[in-house]
Amino acid sequence: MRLSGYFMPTMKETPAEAEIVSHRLMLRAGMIRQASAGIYSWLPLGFRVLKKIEQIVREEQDRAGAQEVLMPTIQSADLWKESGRYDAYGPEMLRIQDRHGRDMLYGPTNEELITEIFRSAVRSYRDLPRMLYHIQWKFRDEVRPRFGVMRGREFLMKDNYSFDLDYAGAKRSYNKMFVAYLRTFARMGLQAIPMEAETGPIGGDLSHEFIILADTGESEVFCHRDFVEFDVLGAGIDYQSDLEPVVEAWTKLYARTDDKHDPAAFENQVPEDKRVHRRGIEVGHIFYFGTKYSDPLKALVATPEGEAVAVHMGSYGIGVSRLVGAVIEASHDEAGIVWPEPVAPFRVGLINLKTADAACTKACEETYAKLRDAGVEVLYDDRDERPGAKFNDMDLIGLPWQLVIGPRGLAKGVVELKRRRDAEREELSLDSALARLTG
RNA sequence: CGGAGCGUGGCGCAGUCUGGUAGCGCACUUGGCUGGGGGCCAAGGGGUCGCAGGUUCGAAUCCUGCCGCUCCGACCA
Repeated sequence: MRLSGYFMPTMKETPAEAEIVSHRLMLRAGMIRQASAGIYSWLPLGFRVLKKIEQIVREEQDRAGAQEVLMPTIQSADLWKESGRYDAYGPEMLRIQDRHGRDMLYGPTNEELITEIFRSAVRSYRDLPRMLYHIQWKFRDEVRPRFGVMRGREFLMKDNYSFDLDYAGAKRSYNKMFVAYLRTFARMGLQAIPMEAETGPIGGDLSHEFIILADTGESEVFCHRDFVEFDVLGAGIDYQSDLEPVVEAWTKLYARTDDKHDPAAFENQVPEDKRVHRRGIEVGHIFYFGTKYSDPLKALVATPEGEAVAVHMGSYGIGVSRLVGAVIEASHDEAGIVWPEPVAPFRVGLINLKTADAACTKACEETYAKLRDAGVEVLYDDRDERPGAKFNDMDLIGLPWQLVIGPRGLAKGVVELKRRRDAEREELSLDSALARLTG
C-alpha cells in the first residue's frame, strides 16, 4: 500500500477526549474515529488489525473443533422472555421496537438464540457434542463507556457455545476452549493468565477469566509468577486427547482478580518472591453453566436410555475489538504502538527519505514491488514529506520493521533496517535487507 | 446512576470573571528555499463560538432550559 493514497489520518496532537494510552494511540494513528460515546468507526489501519485478530481467533476456534455460524445482531424479545432474562438483564440491553410495535433488542449476547437454533435441530445424544461460535457485533449500553475500544458499548466479540450430554462432556468442551484460549492469546504475542472469576449475569459455576498483564489494566490481579513463563505454543495440542492435565497445570497455581482475591490464601500458596500483584485486562471469559438456558428453553436430547434431558452448555467469549486496545496497552512505548508481528497491520514500513531524488525513488519503487511480489505486507511511505515526519509516523503506527532508503545511504550502497520493538538499526545492502524481510 | 468538568476552524487551546461583533499554535492551499527524527520565508482559505429561548442598543461572554462529550466512583466482554 502506498501511503500517499492511503486513508490514514495521523495526528501530532492527542484529542482531549482520550485518556488511556491505547485510546490515544489508536486515535493518533488514524485507526479509529469515535462515532458517539463507546461507539467507533474503524479506519483502514485499525480495521486491518481487527481483521488479523479476528482471523487468529477464528483459526484457533476451528482447530479446537468449533464450527462458525453467524447470528443476527437484532433479536426478537420473545426468546429472552422465555429464558427470563428479558426482565433480568436491565438497562444495559438496548431495547427497540420494529414498525409493528414488536419488542426487539440489539443482542448483548447470544445464549438464547443459539439454544433456540440448537433445540430446533438436535434431538439425540448421537448429535453431541457440538461447539458453535460466531464473531459478531454486540451492544451493551454501559453506564459509562471508557477506555476507547476496550470498554465500548458496541464491540466485536467471538462467542462460542458448547452442547454436551452431561457434566463430564461439558467439562471436556470447557477444557478444549481453555486450551484454545491459551493458544489464541499466545499467537497474538500476549501472555494471558486464566484466573478464577465471578460468573456475573451470564450465570454458571465453573468459570475463568483470561487476563493479560498491563499497567493500565482495569482490574487488580494477583497471581503466581510462574504463569508469566508458561509456554503453550511449544507443545502440539491434540484436542481429541484428555486435556485435563493441561488445564490442571494452568489452574493449580494461585491466580485471581481482586473480587475473588483472598490475601491469606495468596500468602499461603505463593512464596513471597513469586507473588505478582499487578493490573490486568480481561480479554476472554469462559463459563460452564449447565442447564441454565436449556431448561427454560427446553433444549432436550434423548439419552441412550431414551430419556429426554436438558443439554449441558457452556459459553466462551473473546472481546475481539477489545483485544486491539489490549495489545496496544501491553505493547507500546513513548513514540507509539509496537505491534507484535502476528497482528501488525503491515509487516514492513518502507520509507522513501527523499522522493525528489530520482535514484532514491527508483530504488524504493523497485523494493516496494519486490516485497509485494514476495507476499510481504508493506506500507510504502512515498509521500513528499520531511524525513522526520515519516520517521515519527512510522514509529507511531508501530509496524515491526522499517526499511529506510535515502540518497546518502544509497551512495554508500546501504539501506537501513530498523526493528521497531527495540529500535535496533542495521545498515546493510538492499539485497540483504530484502533477503531478510522475505526469508 | 451519584460527584466533577468541558463544548470556540480538522486537532490542541486562549478569550467568558469585567458584554462592544473572534484569536494563537499545528494542520490545509499556492509559490520559493529545503531535505537522515514532525524545517524556513511569503501570500492565502476556513469558525451560525453545541442547540433553543431570554436580558440588552449590542451576547462566545450574563440568565434559563436542553443536547453532546470526558474524568472519578458504583457496574461489566
